[in-house]
Amino acid sequence: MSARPPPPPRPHLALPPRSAAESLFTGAGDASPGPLTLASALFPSHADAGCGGASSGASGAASFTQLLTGSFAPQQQQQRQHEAAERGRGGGVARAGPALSVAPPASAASGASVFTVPPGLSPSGLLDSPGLLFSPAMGGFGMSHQQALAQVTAQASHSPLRMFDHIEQPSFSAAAASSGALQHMNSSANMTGMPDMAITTANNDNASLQSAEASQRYQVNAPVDKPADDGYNWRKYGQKVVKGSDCPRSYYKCTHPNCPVKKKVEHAEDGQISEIIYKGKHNHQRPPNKRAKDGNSSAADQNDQSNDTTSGLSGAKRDQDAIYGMSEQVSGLSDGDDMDDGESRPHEADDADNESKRRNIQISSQRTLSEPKIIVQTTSEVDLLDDGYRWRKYGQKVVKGNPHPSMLVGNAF
DNA sequence: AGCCTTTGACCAGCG
DNA sequence: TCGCTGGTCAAAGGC
Repeated sequence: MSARPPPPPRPHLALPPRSAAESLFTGAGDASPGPLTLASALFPSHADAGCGGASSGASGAASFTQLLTGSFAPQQQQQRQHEAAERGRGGGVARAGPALSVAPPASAASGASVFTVPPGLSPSGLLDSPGLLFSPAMGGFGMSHQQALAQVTAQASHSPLRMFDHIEQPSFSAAAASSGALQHMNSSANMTGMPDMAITTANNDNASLQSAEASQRYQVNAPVDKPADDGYNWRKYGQKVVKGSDCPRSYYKCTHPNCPVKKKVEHAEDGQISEIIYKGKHNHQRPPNKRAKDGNSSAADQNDQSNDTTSGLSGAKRDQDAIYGMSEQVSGLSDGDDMDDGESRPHEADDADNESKRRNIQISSQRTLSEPKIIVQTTSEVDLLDDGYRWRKYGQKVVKGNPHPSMLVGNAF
């Protein structure tokens, strides 16, 4: 488990065409990319990873924090830490690592919350990272988005490989981390004054809830083939190899009675979770004792208890809280912004029908930037990622064909 | 004993 | 209409 072959060299961040990246920043009044969104582009997925490493993974994964810190040269890192410290003190704004980047055009355009986190990265870690991309100064105060993007890009290019050299942060589940990062992102967005952010919709619980499902994608890198512990209980009910992907996609249902939430977990070739798609909304609370059982991150529980707001929190605690609250906001983002997918369309009652399309679109766009990711499809600002629920696997299937491991990802371009 | 995973088969949507 | 693909079901087995 610890010795997973080093991932192949990752390509430097290639900023998406203007429509993707720049449009986000320059767009007048349009949704601004969240920290994670930005980060996603900076963490290109390693398509080449092999499925065989399914259970190994951890070594290749790195916590967001680690990645972020590692992505800088020592001097740079130090300086950035210092800068971040100064910037961050005041606002407690969400902090993103250097890896932040712009979501793919489709995602951005649709407003769906797509967050790409490199394998093993912990969003929370990202937030904590000294290299914080979205410090107030950068995100909305002293630095323009374009500048921030440029900086991030530059940073990423400095040490693309190092970002992946770290071990995954054990305390947080990938999903949880993702969600946390997302929430944090939203927080920062608010604080930075980004207009028209999904946050707005996130706050609108009722509207979002009633709207069709929103799809949320998170790129997370989990070292194990099972989805990260998001606090919920899941049952695997199927597995299939989807076309274009070497590794099977696993289908999970929330084990809670009558809970409609499902999630799909795709693995990278190296066995790490490359993509997690949450669908639906939990109609119940997270199992309280889930954490105790796992002995794993208390973040979920803590967040659960205090996820009402992240604003009043500080430090790591706040990050953790952000993790769980984030999913909700993320949902909101999706709902509000994910117009293209029809989530917010009044006419599209049957979001189910559109799910496949939506999914395809999102996935395509995601893969262009990076591989590992978590996708959440939810009806609203649910805390899907927040999972404290249980999921049980009740099926698995291998779909015909995908013979070629090496290809998949990233080649959407 | 209960829960979960695995696995093959079935069904529905789409081109 | 057919084939392909994704998603789900349900039996069997394991923990």
